[in-house]
Amino acid sequence: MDMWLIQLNKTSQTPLYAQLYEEMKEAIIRGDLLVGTKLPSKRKLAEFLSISQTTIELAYAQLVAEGFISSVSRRGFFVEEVAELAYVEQPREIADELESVKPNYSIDFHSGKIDTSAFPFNQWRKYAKDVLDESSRDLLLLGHPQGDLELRQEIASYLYSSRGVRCAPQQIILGSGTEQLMPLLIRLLGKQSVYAIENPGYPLTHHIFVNHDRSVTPIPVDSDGMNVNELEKTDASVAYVTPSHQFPTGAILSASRRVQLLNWASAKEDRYIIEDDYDSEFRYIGKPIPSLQGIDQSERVIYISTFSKSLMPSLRMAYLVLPMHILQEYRKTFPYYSSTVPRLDQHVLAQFMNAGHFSKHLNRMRKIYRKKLEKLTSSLADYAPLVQISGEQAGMHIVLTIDLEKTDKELVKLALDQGIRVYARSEYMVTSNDQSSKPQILLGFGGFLETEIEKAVQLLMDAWGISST
Amino acid sequence: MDMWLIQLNKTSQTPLYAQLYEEMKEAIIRGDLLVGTKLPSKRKLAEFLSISQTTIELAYAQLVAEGFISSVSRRGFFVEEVAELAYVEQPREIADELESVKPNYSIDFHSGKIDTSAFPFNQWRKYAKDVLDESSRDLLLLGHPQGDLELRQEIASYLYSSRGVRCAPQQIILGSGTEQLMPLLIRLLGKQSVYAIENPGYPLTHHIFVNHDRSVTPIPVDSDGMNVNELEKTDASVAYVTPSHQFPTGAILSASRRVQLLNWASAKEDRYIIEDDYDSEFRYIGKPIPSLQGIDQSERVIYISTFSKSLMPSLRMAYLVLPMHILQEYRKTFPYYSSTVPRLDQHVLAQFMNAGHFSKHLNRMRKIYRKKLEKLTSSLADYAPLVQISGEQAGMHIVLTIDLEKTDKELVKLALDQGIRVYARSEYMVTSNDQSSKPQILLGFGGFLETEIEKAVQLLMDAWGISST
DNA sequence: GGGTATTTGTCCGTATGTATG
DNA sequence: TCATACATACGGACAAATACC
Repeated sequence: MDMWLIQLNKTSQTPLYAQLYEEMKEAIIRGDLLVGTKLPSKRKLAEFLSISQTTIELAYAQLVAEGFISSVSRRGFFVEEVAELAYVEQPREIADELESVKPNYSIDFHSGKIDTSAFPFNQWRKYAKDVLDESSRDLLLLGHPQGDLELRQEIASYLYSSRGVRCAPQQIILGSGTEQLMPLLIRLLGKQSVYAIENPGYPLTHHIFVNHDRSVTPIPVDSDGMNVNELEKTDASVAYVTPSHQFPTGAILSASRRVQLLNWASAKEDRYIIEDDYDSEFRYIGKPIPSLQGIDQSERVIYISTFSKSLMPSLRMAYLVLPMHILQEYRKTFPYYSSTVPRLDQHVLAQFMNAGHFSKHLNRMRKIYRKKLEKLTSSLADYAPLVQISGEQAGMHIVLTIDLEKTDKELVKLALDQGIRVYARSEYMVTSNDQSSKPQILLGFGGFLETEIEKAVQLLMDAWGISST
Repeated sequence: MDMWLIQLNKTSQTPLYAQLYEEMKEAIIRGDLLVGTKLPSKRKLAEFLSISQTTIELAYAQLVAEGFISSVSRRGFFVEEVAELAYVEQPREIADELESVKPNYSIDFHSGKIDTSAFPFNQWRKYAKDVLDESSRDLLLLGHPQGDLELRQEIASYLYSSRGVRCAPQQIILGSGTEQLMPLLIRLLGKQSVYAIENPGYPLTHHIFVNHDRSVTPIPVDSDGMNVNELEKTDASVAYVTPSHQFPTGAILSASRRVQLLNWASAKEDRYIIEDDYDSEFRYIGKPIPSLQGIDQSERVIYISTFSKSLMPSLRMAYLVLPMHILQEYRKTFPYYSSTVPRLDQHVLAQFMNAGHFSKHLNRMRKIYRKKLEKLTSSLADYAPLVQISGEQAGMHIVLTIDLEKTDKELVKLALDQGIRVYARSEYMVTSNDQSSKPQILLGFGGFLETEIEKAVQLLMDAWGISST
């Protein structure tokens, strides 16, 4: 037991569990704790250190989340193999050509990665078990085609208080991801619609428009978001925008642009705005900006969002909020449709939200991501003014503008040669000619541990030959 | 805590706390904030709105003074009952028109109803809990875009042994229902494809073709299934068929027709067959007929099926089996797509199948449905020869041919007057002129208890004025 | 059921701008 | 011009209550 002698400072600023976590992590990395070693039980260690079990639990949970130890149900906690900066890759299938492609990088700045370590798995499990235990066999049958009312009510209430979206539960249509909902919307808006999309923009939605044989008009994006003046020059009837954190530039649609855009929409009968609020949950500085839907008076904004970033991507839940007149059209157009979301999952989420865990989780995650963001920006600050940061107000990625005589694709290549995957702004351009004079690179930070960020930035700058100032 | 999106104007004349106070008062009066709702804590709101706690304090104090909210020490602020009735605008939860429609019948012969009483809920629960307990956080992230390999392997193995479908797990694409998969397939097959559909046929798929602006050619159906001679006369390139139990006639595609259909498909490069095996699991008499996919040599059959009938409709799981060359096309066409089925559910089903519960359940259900079917046919036998039965070899509905001088729609009406919902064959016709000389009625039996069937048949015959012989 | 970390309302010290005399 | 009072806004200390398993 003597090897578990860990010095804790009860008067220190840093919480006890954090001290404990740091100590154990160091011990594992140093090699003092060998792979496979069983850690002392929560009760034993708590008694030994004269602290609470909960504190140990917190420390262990953090270690589990970061892969240093693993938990075996009803047996104990065991030390795992660790290699610094080694990212946990999902176990891939062998036979499948799709997955046999092994990435030739060990550090990935992809913007879609999220942090699952703090997901309240236990709570989720609890509600999942409750639903399974208490639910009747009626839940096996089909529910409401737009999703069960219980969940739609929770979403409506959340949207109002958190995003300023004003809607009745009846206006919400639940679906299994943007991939499933956007096609419905596209069919609803008719084949004559011409879609204005942000350039650069989100490739998945662009792909969906094109794949549905719809006309697409790219509109340039600047630091205030989509250039509405340019939009007004086109014959587009539907504008697809990401106002709260434009993808990929990170721009936030300015107040005047918002008004201008809404005016554009209400000027003609068949004009609509699709507001994709994909990562609006995470805004770090400044006043919250309400959704377009909330300030729209003319019922022209169709709101779409998802739980992929805020809860988990694998849950496959997203939703549309339709204006009333479009809702009626929807019901006429898709009379045979059933909801594509499993009802058991709907009920788990509804209960989870009802108990307030969703808001809590968002608050927790906002803090975590803010810390990561701060780490990232402070790490990058050493390399100014060659490297400038933008798009850091919200979301889970930032944009670097790099003052080098290289294209962004060349920079991606240079990084990749050192095993670092970053993403070029030009990859998201619809038209090939990118006006931006300086190369821009996207850095997603959601998937990193806070402790890994500084090192990763260093390696990236080394790869580009930029030294700190 | 929820985030309360309130627009504050820092440059305005009116003080911040007054703006805040007004906003919240309005929200309470409108009913946006329900009685008992907990307001965000001062710190949270202050942080979120980037203003001081004191400002919030002032606003809250004002609201407390005027009775809109109450303060509970160290717990929070809560919305109070607003007494003034004059404020009440409109009830927020207007009864949903879709949900408020109450059926004006007490007996329903709908063919989509299934028997949930024998569903092995306990087993399912067990595996669901196991997955929740044992699964790692990796399950929160996206899995394979076609569905996790584990489940696709189980499906492939089931399809081979029970349906004669030959496929590798790689060829399977998991989706959340036919509604989600068919559109993918339609887009994959291109806009120039002309779809031959059964007439009468399944309205949902027909609807999906039309909704995607695809050309549709109805092909008549007789007691041997789709008339392939008629198909050959058309310029259709894709034939959508339900060979194992044609919907709605219940016909089983004959052996010679199967060969003829496969020959039709292989005669030209761009021809395909979509085999919808929606209720193939339940076949009651005669040898099981293998799927078209299994006897196809030229890779022209696209197989689609679902777990809606065999497990539960609310699970939302269906799958496509693509020929290899189409699979490659699929991966090229939809490079950005993710699976729309929640991974936790995928793993539950995979374990459920792996342990053999799925086959067991099918065997059990087959027995149960067979008994119901026997009860139904024996009850109806008393009314022969006025009432003839067909389509009773498989599936969960039969077809009655009634020797009365009435249309089937008139018969539906007569039944409805007595509180019995039955379905007319003509409702499923694509073209309005129904050739069938005698009226035909569909009777689904899945949703009935065995004991209820005789009485229901009696009531139905009474409604039609048919007496037993 | 216990006990610790965290959240929460309450209270207080302070700073700034404005109006008043 | 200066002193005083008030309104508004910011930040922190404290102790009670809650969340968490």
